Amino acid sequence: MPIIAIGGPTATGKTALGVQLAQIYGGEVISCDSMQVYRGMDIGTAKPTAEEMQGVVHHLLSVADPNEPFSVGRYVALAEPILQDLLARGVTPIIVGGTGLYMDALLKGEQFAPAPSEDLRRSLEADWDAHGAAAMLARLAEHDPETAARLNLSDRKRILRALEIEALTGKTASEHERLSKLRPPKYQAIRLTLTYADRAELYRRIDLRVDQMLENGLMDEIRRLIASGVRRDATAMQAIGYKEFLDVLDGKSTFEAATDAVKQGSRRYTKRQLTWFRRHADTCWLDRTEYTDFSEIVSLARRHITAFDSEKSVK
RNA sequence: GGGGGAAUUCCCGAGUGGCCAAAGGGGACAGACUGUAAAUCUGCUGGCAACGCCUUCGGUGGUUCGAAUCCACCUUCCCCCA
Repeated sequence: MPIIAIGGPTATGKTALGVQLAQIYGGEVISCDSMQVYRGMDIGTAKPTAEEMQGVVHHLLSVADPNEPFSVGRYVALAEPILQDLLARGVTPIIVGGTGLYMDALLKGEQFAPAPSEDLRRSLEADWDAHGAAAMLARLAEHDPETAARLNLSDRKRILRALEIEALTGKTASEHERLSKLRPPKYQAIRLTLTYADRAELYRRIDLRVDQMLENGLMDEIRRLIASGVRRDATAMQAIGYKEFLDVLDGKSTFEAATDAVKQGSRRYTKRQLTWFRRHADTCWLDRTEYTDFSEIVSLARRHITAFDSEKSVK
């Protein structure tokens, strides 16, 4: 059995498909979601419930405290041993989630440059504030003109990270990337990407889902998180559906305005997800606008998996 | 009933005679992405046989070489007085 990777934007049925395929092929799910990793963030991240999981084992849900900074690097460090274990046990790994970067990094077996060092990062940020963007970009250009040319003046995050990589490793960011791109992907997976070709329909579903989250008590969940000491600047609080309502609790926004902002943020996020998944030419698109019956989606997925499998064994 | 104000490209909103297919913002769309990724960043947004042409600034008709900008009337909306 091949590794199965299920991607796609929010609210397209990734969880349900993952569970069904797990039951069919005897698999376990490795969640691939940058926000479902946090404990206590269940409603707003649409984390699968016990009922939805139907007894299928799900890995990497609720594995981090909302106050700790999570990252791709940590995800891969956590996910790869699990993936290896499943393969060793003959269990079909089903990677399910909408965080494209995490998914690709896992399948690629990405070797990242060293993690950011707090002190270094702080001093770089101080330099940025003191000298300005242009000076920092110029500094980057001294040793790494390639990356500097690629980045935009306003791309603070990436400029600082590039400088950081150089300081940490002595190698430029572009050098690091070049080496990384030379390495072939570590795992071959069949990529299934769920979507609604009808964008309006997809957006309608997202709006609906946001309303449901609120009915299910999202506000209480957020209050509980804050009460338990989650810092508002934590990475976890960047999540759509959380940051907006924080403003409501702070009296900086109204409930209605925040709700709209969440819906809109979700739509925009969806678009970025689609852009990400479109980059892979080998992805198998499962269009829920065309196949309205979910069982059709499942059988379509099975056919793709079978085809992928036989193609692989021929090689 | 009287008086005043406003109508601009998907939305908000500048523009008050040529430099205006029309600032700016939002949204939409498209893209990037190598340890914050539900984050961050970029491009684009009237039409076309496209270094030019056509249609557009509530409607109609004027003034002018030339109007989104001036005039008249009409329509709709807002405010004030009654």
